[in-house]
Amino acid sequence: MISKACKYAIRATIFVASKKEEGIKLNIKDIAREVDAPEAFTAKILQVLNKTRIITSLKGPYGGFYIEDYQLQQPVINIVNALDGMSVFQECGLGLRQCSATHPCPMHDQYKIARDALQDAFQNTTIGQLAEQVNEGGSYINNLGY
Amino acid sequence: MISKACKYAIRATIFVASKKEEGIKLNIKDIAREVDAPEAFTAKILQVLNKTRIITSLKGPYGGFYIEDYQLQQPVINIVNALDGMSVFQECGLGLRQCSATHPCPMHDQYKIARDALQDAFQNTTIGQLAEQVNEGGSYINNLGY
DNA sequence: TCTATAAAAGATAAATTTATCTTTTATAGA
DNA sequence: TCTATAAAAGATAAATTTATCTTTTATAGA
Repeated sequence: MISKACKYAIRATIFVASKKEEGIKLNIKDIAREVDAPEAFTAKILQVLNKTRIITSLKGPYGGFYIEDYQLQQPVINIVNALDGMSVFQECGLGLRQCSATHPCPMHDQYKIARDALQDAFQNTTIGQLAEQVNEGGSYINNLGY
Repeated sequence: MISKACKYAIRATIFVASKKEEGIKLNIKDIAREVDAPEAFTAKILQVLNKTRIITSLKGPYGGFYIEDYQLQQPVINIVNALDGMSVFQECGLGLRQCSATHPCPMHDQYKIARDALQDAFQNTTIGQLAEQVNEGGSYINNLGY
């Protein structure tokens, strides 16, 4: 569906976003621990997230990762795009290079419904909304404490 | 979404099914060529499809792959299950090991809609229906001829 | 300016998936 | 029974994704 790296990325972004009100910057170690992801791999992913302006980073002492107001408004699909690209939302369900309404694979119509639903899910949800979910409680970004 | 192997598997199965009326057995080479998949890899996949009773094979001269009547009635999800397992239809969108309505990730509800739509697509379509699509024309299982 | 700190960048390594090649087994027909 | 044919099984290899480790760069505060 989407890569493991991308899932880590979404969880990390939600965590950073959920701490916005506290006005602090978060470091790699704390983010990796919270979202239950390998630290060095998380570092690589955070690099991408910063480069694509999903979140913002600052080097040096008192540095770390944080999220800005305009970034909270971004749809989650921007994270998917940054890590995996948009191909999941466009690819043929049977792997054909050419597959469209006019030259369809035999599953085209059925598959398109699911693929579009997936795109809608990521397109119509913002990072801020997910952070809010977490802050309101009852929704989680890890399995620690199970 | 689903693995490359699984997509090859679905295409191969549809091809074998679409030739049922001709009453012939198809060999690996012909199947691989038709669905535009690597031959040796296709052989491995066909092995799995035979072992899981998606299609049937016979060794030796005049041998090859064919599909039986009851196999045409199987939903496409059986192929997905044989190659990838059912986890795509159950996994959390953010990769949490524990994620359910009672302990949800923040995207749970939105993601579940898409995941269920995907499952429905594969569950409610039979191999026979797809073969019919191809035989009626206007729907394809390769990109040859583009 | 110097020091400490934290991310960025770069080089590898491990794991998984995709792909290939060789040997063995089953079977039809001569 | 022997031969030819086609899939099954098994051993590797290549490619991709996931993961780790080391070195470099940026920056705040002393």
